[in-house]
Amino acid sequence: MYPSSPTYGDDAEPDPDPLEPSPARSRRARTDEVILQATRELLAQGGVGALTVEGVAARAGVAKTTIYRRWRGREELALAVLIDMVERVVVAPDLGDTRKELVSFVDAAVKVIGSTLMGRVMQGLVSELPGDPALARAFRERVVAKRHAELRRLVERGTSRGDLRPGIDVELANELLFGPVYYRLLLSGAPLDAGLATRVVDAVYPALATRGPSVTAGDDRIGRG
Amino acid sequence: MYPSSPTYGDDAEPDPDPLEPSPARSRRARTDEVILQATRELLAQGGVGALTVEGVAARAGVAKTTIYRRWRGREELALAVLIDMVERVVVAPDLGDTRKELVSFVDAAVKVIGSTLMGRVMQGLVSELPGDPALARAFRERVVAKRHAELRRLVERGTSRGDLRPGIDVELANELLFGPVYYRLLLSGAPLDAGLATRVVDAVYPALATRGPSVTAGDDRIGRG
DNA sequence: AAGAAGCGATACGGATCGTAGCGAAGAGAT
DNA sequence: ATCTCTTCGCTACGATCCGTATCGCTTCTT
Repeated sequence: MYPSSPTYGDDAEPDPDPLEPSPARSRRARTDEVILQATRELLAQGGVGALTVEGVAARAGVAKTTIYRRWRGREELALAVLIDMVERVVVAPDLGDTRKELVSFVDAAVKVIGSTLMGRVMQGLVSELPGDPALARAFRERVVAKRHAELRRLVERGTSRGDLRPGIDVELANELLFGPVYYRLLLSGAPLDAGLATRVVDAVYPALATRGPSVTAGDDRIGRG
Repeated sequence: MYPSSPTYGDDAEPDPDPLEPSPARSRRARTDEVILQATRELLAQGGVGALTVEGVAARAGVAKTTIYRRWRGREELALAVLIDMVERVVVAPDLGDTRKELVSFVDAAVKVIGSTLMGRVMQGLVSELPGDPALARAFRERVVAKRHAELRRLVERGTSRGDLRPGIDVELANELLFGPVYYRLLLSGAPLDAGLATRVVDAVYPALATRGPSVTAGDDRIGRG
């Protein structure tokens, strides 16, 4: 249902060494990986809602206490998987053209959110944030802020190119670009289809760009077809 | 923490008749209200996460079974409160100016989401949607679609005024306008401050409007200050 | 007054939670 | 090979909440 994607490994160990018997990866690191893998599998089946510490323990062949020695509960466990995924996501490459970079950036997010565990896990964690400040802090610093920082780099590149006007509020730009994506994921349930990124960027770009023909004269507005 | 707002009543019975002894409101309707009121109070304290059917029953002075005879669980109970709030929200009035209407429309949402139970309840329900199709359907038809329909009216008004170009994709416009708001509520945790609506509308408006001076020549772009 | 509907109370079995205590097994050092 | 420290498995709890079944009383309706 959530097929593994090229951007990160959903299966066993993506490291180059397939099975270095024992001492290379310490004992602790090995059980870590077994637990996280079981967590991924259960998350793929039923999302965060169906995730239980006892279920993970059973699936991983591990004692429940072993899990509680590492994480505070199922939310942190899911977050650990999410962070692991986020850190494997590739950065936005320099394409020479700022608009193309923006589309590519948003589109990558649309794809990863709509077709991997990431979307499902985020969906399941959102409700836990207000009641768990530590979880919320970790989630925001290690997941949300990641994309924000990446966008900042992209914007600075576009500004130095002369494509984007200086002094852009990156936070607002981030919300404008990704708000619609998460709106679909979390609220409306509308499909995260292929054209979404282009349409969002087309709509927002005039507010970011220095004035130019592609903005004021073009037809990149919100319409059908 | 979540003060009652003018747009809907957080307290007992907002109906004109304060206390018509018994037969006016049927027995069933009365216990309904007692339960919903207890639900509101508990939601205000700890959100959906801290809401339990047993807690509501105790607070309402009602048997647990009585609640299960009406709703399927705590999620539906919270949704009932949410729907009740949504239906009391006033519609977007005709202000003569489309941009002003948009700002007013988004700003009303920002206020209600940031300072009433509505935001907190939505935050708590989001994670339950993927695992409960019936709940998701009700949530989308009776909460999400509500704003969408209202925006449609607003857009049609603006189009017939000549402010907005014809053929606007209302769904995308809705996502562009409210995506950033929910992004703050659900993900980033950034404050839902007063200027947000204006800045979002200013950024998106060029994509909606017929070409004109306020779009191509103005300074309504994304910047600081 | 009589039937119907609504409600309270109690009692369950079940799933998870999160913690405690103890003994066994792995891993590195001498 | 033995010793020592870390890590882990196992079992056993008390606790909360779930959702359901049953039964008898109270309140409406006619």
